[in-house]
Order: sequence, then C-alpha cells, then structure tokens
Amino acid sequence: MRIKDDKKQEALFLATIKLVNEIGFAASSVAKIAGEAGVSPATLYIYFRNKEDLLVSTYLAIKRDMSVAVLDGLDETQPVRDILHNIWLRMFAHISLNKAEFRYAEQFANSPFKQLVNIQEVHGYFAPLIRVIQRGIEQKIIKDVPFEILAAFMFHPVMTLANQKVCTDIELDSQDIEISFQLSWDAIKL
Amino acid sequence: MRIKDDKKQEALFLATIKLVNEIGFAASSVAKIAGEAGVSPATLYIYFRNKEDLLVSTYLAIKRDMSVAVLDGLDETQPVRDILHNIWLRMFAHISLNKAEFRYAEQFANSPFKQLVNIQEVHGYFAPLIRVIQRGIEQKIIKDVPFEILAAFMFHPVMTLANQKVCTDIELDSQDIEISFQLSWDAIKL
Amino acid sequence: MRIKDDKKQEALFLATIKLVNEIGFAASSVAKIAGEAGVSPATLYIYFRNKEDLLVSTYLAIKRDMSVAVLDGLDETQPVRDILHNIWLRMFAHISLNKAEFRYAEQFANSPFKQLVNIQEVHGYFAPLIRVIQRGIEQKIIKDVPFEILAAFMFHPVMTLANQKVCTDIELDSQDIEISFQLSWDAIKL
Amino acid sequence: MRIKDDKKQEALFLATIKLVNEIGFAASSVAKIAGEAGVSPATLYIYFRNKEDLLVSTYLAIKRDMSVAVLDGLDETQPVRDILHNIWLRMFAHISLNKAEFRYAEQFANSPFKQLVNIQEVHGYFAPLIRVIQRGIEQKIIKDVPFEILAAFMFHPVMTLANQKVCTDIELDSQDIEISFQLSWDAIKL
DNA sequence: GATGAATGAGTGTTCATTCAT
DNA sequence: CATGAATGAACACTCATTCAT
Repeated sequence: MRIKDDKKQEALFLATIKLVNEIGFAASSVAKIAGEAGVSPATLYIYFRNKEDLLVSTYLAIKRDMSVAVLDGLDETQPVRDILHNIWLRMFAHISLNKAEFRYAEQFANSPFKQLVNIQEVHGYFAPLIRVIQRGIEQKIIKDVPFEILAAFMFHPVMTLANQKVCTDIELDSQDIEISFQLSWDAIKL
Repeated sequence: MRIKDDKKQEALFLATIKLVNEIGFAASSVAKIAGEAGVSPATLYIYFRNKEDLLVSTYLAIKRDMSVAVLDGLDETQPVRDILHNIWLRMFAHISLNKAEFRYAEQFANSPFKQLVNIQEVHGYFAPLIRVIQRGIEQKIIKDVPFEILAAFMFHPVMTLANQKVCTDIELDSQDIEISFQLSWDAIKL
Repeated sequence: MRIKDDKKQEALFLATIKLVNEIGFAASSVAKIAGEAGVSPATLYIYFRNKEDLLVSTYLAIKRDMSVAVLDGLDETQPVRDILHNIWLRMFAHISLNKAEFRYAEQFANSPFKQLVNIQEVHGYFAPLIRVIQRGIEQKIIKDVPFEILAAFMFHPVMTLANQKVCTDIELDSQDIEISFQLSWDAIKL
Repeated sequence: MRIKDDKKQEALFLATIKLVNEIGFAASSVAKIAGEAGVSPATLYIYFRNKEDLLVSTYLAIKRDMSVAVLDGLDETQPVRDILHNIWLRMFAHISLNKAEFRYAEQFANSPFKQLVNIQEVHGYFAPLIRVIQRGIEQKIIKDVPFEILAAFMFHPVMTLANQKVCTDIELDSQDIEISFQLSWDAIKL
C-alpha cells in the first residue's frame, strides 16, 4: 500500500487534524475525514488499515514533526541550560504555529487510543533531549529527580502556555515567554 | 408517583466516569452508560436533558468535588506559602485518590464539550484560591505574571504527577512530593 | 372513569386538536398532548383507554359538534332547497369558525384510524340531513343518484372552500359563498 | 464501484405507498419501508436525504404520474367542454387504477409535510389544464369564479368518487360516471 | 489504485404505557 | 383522582467497513 500518491496520505492527515479540531474526536467519522481530504472513504483504506491506524499514524506524524522542529541541528556541545533554553523556545514557537496539530495530539493523548502507540517509538524521537537532561543531572546542574517530574515542570507548562492563545484571549509577548522559561528553569535547576 | 431517586443520578455519574476511563469518551454510548448504571437508557433522560447534559454535569460535579476537597475549611489568615502548600498537597492527594474522576475531567477538558461549560461557574468554585494568589502578588511574594502562567507551573504539574501513577509504573514517595511542591514554589515565587 | 373533572377531558380534546394542527398527527405524542393540556401523561389514561381512544373520541366529538351546529333546530317542514341552503351556510360558517377542529378531522379521516370509528354512529349524527335528501329525491327535486355522489358535490366542496381560508390567501365574500351554493345546487338538482 | 440502481429507488417508492396505505403515515417507519423494499435502512439514505425527502419525493412522483396520465397528448384545439370531459374521465380512470398512490397523496396532502413541497412545481405539472379553464372563462362557457372554487366542484368530486371504491362497497357503473361528470359540468358551466 | 454503493450494527433519543405513591 | 418516575421497544439516522467495478 501507499505506493502511489503521497499527497493523499498527507491530505488525510490534514483532514483528520482539521476535523478533530473543529468537531471533536467522537464526531470525526471516516466518511467526513475522507470527504474533507477529497477522496472516497474506500480510498482511505488503501492508505490505512482502519480508522484506528489513521488516528495513531496522525499522532505519530505530529510527534515526529515536533521532535524534528525542536531538536533538529541541536548542538549538544553547548551548555545544558542553553540547549534547554533553545529547545524550550523552539517548542513554544512550534506549538504556537501548529496549534491544530497540538490540540489533536492533546485529545489523542487523553484518550484510550494513547495505549495503542508504541511509547518507545515516541521516546526515540526525543532521545537527544533525554540525553541532555541526563547530562545536566550528572553535572549537578539539574535536580536529580525522575524524568517525569522534570518534564512536568519543564515542558508541560510550555504546551499549556503556547496553547492558551487558542483557548483564551490572553496574548503573551516575548518578555512573558522569557519569564516563563525562567520559571521552568528555576523549577528544575539545582 | 415514585420519587426521583438521587442514587440513580449518582450511579449515572459513576458509570459515566468508569466507562470513559475504560473505553474512552467516543466509545461511551448512552446505552452503555445506562447499562453500567443499571437503568434503562430512557431513564437517563429523566435525570439529564441529553447526553451532552450528562457529560457536562459530570464534569461540573467533579470540579466542585475537587474544589471542596482542596479549599474547604481554608484558613486565609495563614501565610501565602503555607496556604498554597496546603492546597497543593490536598490537590495531589485528592487526584491520587480520584484518578478516574480526574482522567474523565482531562478528557472532557480536551474535547469540544469544554466550550459548553460556563467557565465562570468553575472559576467560582476556586475563588478563594484566586484570592490567595492575588494576595501573594500584592505582598511581593509571588511573581507578578498572568494567573494562567502561574497556574501552568503551580497546578498543572500536580495533576500530571498525581496522574502518573495511573499511566506509568512510577510511584512517588512523600519526599518526591515535597520536592515537587518545592519546584512549583521555586517557579512562581519572587 | 371520567367521574370527576370534565374540564380535563375537554382540555385533552383541545390539546389534541391544537397539537395535531401545529405539528401533525405523527409528531403529536401522548406526552406532548398531556403537557399541552396541563395534566400528567398518566392522567390521560384515566380519561381514555389509550392514545387511539383519545384520537377517535376527539374525532367523534368534533363530528357531533358539527352535526349540532348544522342541524340543530332544523325545520323539516320547509322546502328541500331552503333546508339544504340553510345547512350549507351553517356548515360553511361552522367550518370557517372551527378550522382547527376541521383540519384535525380531515387528517384523521385520511388515516387508517378512520376504520376504527363506528361509521353508523357518525351517520346517526346526520340522520335528519339524510332524511331531507331522501325527500328531495322522492319529490323529483334532486337527482336520483347514490347518496355518496350527491355528498361529493354538495358538501365536499363546502369543506374545501371553507378551509381554503386557512391554506391559501384567497378570501371569499358573501357573494362568492352564495355562488358556491348555487354551484352545489345546480349539480344535484334535477 | 457499483452503479446506483434505479430499481431500488422505485422499490422504495412502492414500499412507501404500500405501507402508508396499509398501516398509515405515522406508523410507516424507515425500517419498515426499507424492509418492504428489500434493502437495508442505511441504503435508503443513499437514495434519499432523509425520511422527509423520501415522503416528499414519493408525493411529487405520484403527482407527476397523474399529470402525465391525465394531460398527455391533450388536444387544446378541441372545445373546452370536450377537453374537460376527457380530462375528467382520464382522472377518474387513473385514480381508480392507482388507488394506493392516490390515497398516499391524500394522506400526504393532509399532513404538515404538505408545506414542504414547492407548490409551483406541482402547479407546473397541471399548467395545460389551468390554461383550458382560463379559456373557458374567457369564452363565457365557464362561470367566472376563482379557480379554487371551480376545482372544488370539478375535480374534488372525481377524487372522492374514484376513491369510494376502496373505502366502501359502492361500485359505480359507466352511466354513474357520466352522470357525475354532468353534475360537475352543471356546477361550473355558465 | 480508486471509487460510490451497500450494509449490519450501532448511535442518541422519544415512544406509549404502567407503576408506586 | 392524580402524578412523575420508569421502561422496553421503537424511532430516524450514522457508523466503520467491504464489495463490485
């Protein structure tokens, strides 16, 4: 499968994201997604095994895009704080520019579908980031607490803030963003 | 005539939460929820206008329970940090003990249904907390940044951490919890 | 049953007629009818055996009202034409003033429920009219054709015309009405 | 892909008419109609937007069939009376042979669905008939009264009579039919 | 490879009716 | 007498998926 037309697969990803954002997970039927993508429902089954496969694949594509945008060309020789600062800003920017994708990922991650994705695969996308944090801990720059805790302070707030713009009226200027990183850093630094 | 049975409404709340946790938002049909609650689907419509009303009411009930558990009997004369420490721990404990409810709320908040709840109503539940933070800002104890940012660092991590226990194997001991609060406090304190 | 409150039975008749006119036969549920009448659905079953009984009884009540309005105080000693003229005008007036009732009767008569009414009962209401026509035939004033054919020309047009006012914009003045009777009479007279 | 099957649409029309005649408008559910037509309820929605569309389309098809049967090959150069006589007989014959269709149309016209059909569309089917009557009025052959009144005397009785055969035992012979037309004509002629 | 037709199973919701009070 | 609660069955309609072309 998927021998022929990569544009159709991409169109299906975009249609999925758009519809889930507009009408929600539950109401996004295969027929509507196919229609939005400009193909027949039957065609969808050439590119994906079933609806579940479509949803999971869309999630993985979003996560991979995010990892590339955030980690690509990373200079691992820089100081830990500079690297994390850089990643933090790129993550904020990427989410701000791809709110629909991000909101899809949030809905997906807060659903039982989440259990269907190979967690190791997603972790693999972000391996360089994990390595940097490990180094920070070894260099006594970052608190020696479980990775989950650090992530909860370091990245979860980014997502919440970057996404605010979609949900509420609040608009963050570049100073707010710097402050926010400072809060994150204050939280995890030793 | 028979009298309306409060136990049935409660059973419907619990069935909703249970099913959404087990099979997800989208797959939780009215028929399944009613079945789980031990009533006829038609009976559900005596207690709730429609499915949407059931889902929204369930969400609001969870939020009100949370606010009571976290804020009830609050001593507003104490120092700001102590109050927030207290709230933080109570929130952690409450979420840990009510993971299903919390996960329901998360799925709900990440769905289009969220727009249907009167945001002011939920904010009202947590008014005392907002007052305390206001006071902290006035007393130059807490950074003077928008409430959304503070919440992103102060409470979002709590939820993530308390909920970890359900998703992964990691178990936090009381020391980890204290450290986590310290991170939150470091993040928002001046 | 129906020992107590005749007003409730009447209210149920009126509610039935009103609702059937507004939302149609199919959409007029027992619950809505009871609500419109200001009683509980259960109360309805005190006054009527079931929904079918309610609908049939409503129809019969309308027909009896019509026969009274049209035939009451009839002077059978007058000439046949004068009597029919009188009946024709009273029928036109009665339908014009009770369009909702009439439209209910039309919907009812054009439904399979019609078969449930004792046709002899309705015929009984209009016995004097049938007698007059019989006399007209005997006196060689009216064509000697089956009663059904005469009725089709004599009264069906009345109903159509009187009801026009509800359906279309056309408004008939008293001259039109006289002409219409003349048409009817021309049709059946010898 | 499979090609859309005209036979299925026709089967759905026939099933609708048959069921409405047997069990009435209100009781004719989509499931029963589909079953009678030998297709899945879901298939019905490929051929019609919804139940309303099915009912309205069935009505329009019946009306168009009727107009063709009654007006096709009409010779408008003949005398007015001859044309109307011809139409009258064809209408009587057509209704007699298609009682089920006619009864469906009657039930439909006496329901709130009626308001959903584009009245101009139906009027269009019968334009030649309207032209003939107009001519009769201009030539002082027919009384100069509103079209609605003429129709009430000219065609409503036809329908009533042709339909009698279904409702009652009375059977009209060809002489009765001629007499009936004579009544109609006597009613409207000058 | 691509499609619209086709469907059994399911959706949320309302139904006529009965029951306990 | 009168009622709102309760329900199994049915409602109109949509679903994810497959099939024939």
